[in-house]
Amino acid sequence: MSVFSKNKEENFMAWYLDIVRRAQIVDTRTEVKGANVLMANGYEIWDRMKNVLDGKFKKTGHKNMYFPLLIPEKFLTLESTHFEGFVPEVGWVTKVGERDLEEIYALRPTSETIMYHMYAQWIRAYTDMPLKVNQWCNIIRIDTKDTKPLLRDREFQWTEAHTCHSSAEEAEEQVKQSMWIYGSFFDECCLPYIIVKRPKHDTFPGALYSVAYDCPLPDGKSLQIGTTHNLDQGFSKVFEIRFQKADGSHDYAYQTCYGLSTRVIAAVIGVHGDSRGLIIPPFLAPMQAVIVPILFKGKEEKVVNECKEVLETVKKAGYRVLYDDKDKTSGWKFNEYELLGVPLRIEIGPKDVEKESVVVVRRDTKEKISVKKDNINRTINELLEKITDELKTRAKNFLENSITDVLTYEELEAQLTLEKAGYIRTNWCTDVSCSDHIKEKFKANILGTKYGEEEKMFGNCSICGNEAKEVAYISKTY
RNA sequence: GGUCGGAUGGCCAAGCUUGGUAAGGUGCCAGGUUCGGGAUCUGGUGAUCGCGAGUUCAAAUCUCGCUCCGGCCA
Repeated sequence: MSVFSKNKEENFMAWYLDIVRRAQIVDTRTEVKGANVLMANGYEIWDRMKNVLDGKFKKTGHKNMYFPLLIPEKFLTLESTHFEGFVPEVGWVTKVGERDLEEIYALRPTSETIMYHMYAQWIRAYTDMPLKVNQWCNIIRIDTKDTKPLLRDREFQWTEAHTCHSSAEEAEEQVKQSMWIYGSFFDECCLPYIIVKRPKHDTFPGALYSVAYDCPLPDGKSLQIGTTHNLDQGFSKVFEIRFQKADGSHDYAYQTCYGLSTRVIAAVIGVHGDSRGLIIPPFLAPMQAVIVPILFKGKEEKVVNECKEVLETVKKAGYRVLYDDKDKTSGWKFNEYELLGVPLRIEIGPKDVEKESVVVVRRDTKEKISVKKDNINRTINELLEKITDELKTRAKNFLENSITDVLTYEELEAQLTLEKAGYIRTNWCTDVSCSDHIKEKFKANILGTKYGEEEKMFGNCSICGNEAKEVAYISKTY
């Protein structure tokens, strides 16, 4: 039975909004639209994501820094494409107390401008590079009225890395390294995703090209969970990040940047959760196991002692485990911890005490197994790994099933008018008018072409019928 | 951004048409009987009815302004 008023398959968004609230991931009652509280259950997931990513950043030579939230207007306007791209959603500080400011400040929508202004002062020669800086911070983008917790917020937490290199080749290599960092991270989060190069009209404002990580959600729409941009020299020329080469000549830095946000939490929730609540990959889970005592009159003491003993054993092995001795019925606790997505539940009742065993229940499959007390840690280890593996397999299958090849316009139309369209793989002439057409008619976007692998075309452009130039992916998006 | 709607204990809400100081459910607290899939009984706690002004003997209720939120559309 579902604990939610709406089921995930029928009404994904209603289910999602219900689950983030009830599992205490986000509280939206701040009276500021799109600016919510990331509660402990959500923040602990984000913390673990940060730890994993930070490890990868350090391993690949990134340094963490922090740049200001307030950005002078003149920096933001320097790169005109960039500015035009962001201006509709930038919040401004125009007043201090009762006094109007002569130079107003932007609340950072992203940090390129403030960071590159500093880079220009730090970089003098090719020996100052590569410069790889990562920043953990919040950003503010007051765009749509149609906000959704974690999926589309006006303020959110993210990581943005910004690098400078002395050659275009090295910048290109950095793009690939960022893809390894993010890709391996998404793999660990058990997320399905495709990496695509965005079409020209959907490139990050000011960039040479953009690569995005797109994750399918169960309602047939796509969620962008990260991006990498090759900025080439677009920014370095206007911010004058100029350096001297070994041969004495001068050039402007070749730059890249990449970012991802708390949206990844939404992806994990959306992809893996079910009608009973969250399913969180074990390495991300705030609690990996919960011990629930099954108490019967007259036999309480034995059971409680056994629970405490098991708690110590499991704790010593380094697992994040909770013993819930609250005065609630066992059934209540089963439901509660399934809602919270705790990967394993350990039930201990009088029968188990007698047999010197415990019952372990998997959150993802509900499978119950009885194991000897002495084997508890080995079993936990095995099950957590198994859950992770199976979530990965599930994600992989989900991605494969989400992609439909389409040859003709009729097929395209049929697929896009389905309730859950998923990803459409088809041939495209690369003309913007075709992109505009499907946007207008079906509210779908051309996501781009698969990055790093040239896919063989299998027909003409499915939209206009002219000769195709590439194989593109199309989907409805968040 | 456009448009329509809404705001009443932590949450869900009745009451508003026809003005008289706020029902019920859930949660929370205490105690009892319970506990292998959201148990149950009893008692209790908790609301300046979004904010401000006006009309009135009297405003959750009528009038005006503001703020915030939500649905749909862009």
